[in-house]
Amino acid sequence: MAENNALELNLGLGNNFGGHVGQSPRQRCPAPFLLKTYDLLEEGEAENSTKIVSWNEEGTGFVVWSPAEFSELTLPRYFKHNNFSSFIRQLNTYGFKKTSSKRWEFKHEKFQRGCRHMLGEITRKKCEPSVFPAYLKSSSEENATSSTEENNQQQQQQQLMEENKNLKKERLELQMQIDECKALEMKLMACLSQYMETTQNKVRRLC
Amino acid sequence: MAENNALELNLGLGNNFGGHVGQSPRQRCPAPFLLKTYDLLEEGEAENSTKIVSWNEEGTGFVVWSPAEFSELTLPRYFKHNNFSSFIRQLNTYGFKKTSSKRWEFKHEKFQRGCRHMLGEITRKKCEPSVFPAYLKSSSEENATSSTEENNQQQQQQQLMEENKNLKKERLELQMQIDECKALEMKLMACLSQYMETTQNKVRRLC
DNA sequence: GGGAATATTCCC
DNA sequence: GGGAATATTCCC
Repeated sequence: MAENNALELNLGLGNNFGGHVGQSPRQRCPAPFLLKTYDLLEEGEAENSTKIVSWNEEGTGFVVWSPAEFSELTLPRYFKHNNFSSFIRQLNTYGFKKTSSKRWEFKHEKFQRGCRHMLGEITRKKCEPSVFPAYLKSSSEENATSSTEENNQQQQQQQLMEENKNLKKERLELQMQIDECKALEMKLMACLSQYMETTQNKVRRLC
Repeated sequence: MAENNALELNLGLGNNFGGHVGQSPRQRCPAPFLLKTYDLLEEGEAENSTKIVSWNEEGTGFVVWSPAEFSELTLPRYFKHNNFSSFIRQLNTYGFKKTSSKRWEFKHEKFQRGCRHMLGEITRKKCEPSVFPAYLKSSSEENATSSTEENNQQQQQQQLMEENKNLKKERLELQMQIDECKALEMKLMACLSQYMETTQNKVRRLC
């Protein structure tokens, strides 16, 4: 019975409001990823044991000193995974840059020690909604032309480009497969001819 | 000697491809979500303790008997969360229907007991890429309109279609080449193995 | 690095 | 139920 209620509550919670309604929906509360990454650095500050991850000296970026421990110990406490590469994928999504070839240091202009309030200004890089070259995009205001058809056509074009891309990928794969086949063929041939020779010799010798 | 050859052959074969190349790239391996959900039901079958989740009597759908336990115990072993509502969100994404108001029963035509092989036919509902009704798509031929841009775009589109057609033709040719290669490979193999046998016999006889 | 598919969350 | 944002994975 209690379990039943708990269930209802869980499902029911979906109906409340976030409270952001009246505000500009953009750039208000920082993305969870940013908050977690920031917090995880704060937590590190408190410790004085071996550093796994920390702000850099100037507080203008952070360094993952031990990626292995970071992945295994830190990540799963903040995220739903323990993959360093997924973490980096997120950093890239939010526009962080790797700033050293010697260590795992990442920076973002708006991600600095002591500046939790700036996190809200960091936004995801948007995935370009279309692939059309710029010159097709710029001159789209004097369109008295029915934009629906144009959109339609753009859509078609997008599809074509997609298919095209896939076909090229397929072609590459097929070509590679052929190369493999050819290589194998050569080996087989060599093998066969070698066999024939050996046999001849053996037979000759035995005769 | 024979072993050596066998080894070489094996090495050559080791580099082969996934094999899906020539096939339609869609609808092959089932989405992880579907596999996990299916497996989680199989696992349930084995037990004869209190049922948390199971196939329905006919095997045409499944029932979550205890959502609370399911969320707390089952979900986190298969997914990165323990929210019943996230699970249901996924079910909806893949087109499952809740089929009873009295219990948490879900069905999908292609999701049935003993039919793991059908899972590949279940696809995500696509988020409609555009909002245009179908009737807008058909009427795109009587465009005498001559905005240079439109022409430009149409030209591009034409080129794309052309390239597309050629790529498909190429694909077919490549596929045929591969088939030939494969056939030859088989022949060579057969030839080689026959040779090996014959040799053995000859040598034996001569000894 | 980043595109794109899938998963998870949040909200309507 | 489902749209849409964010997260995670997979792949180039």
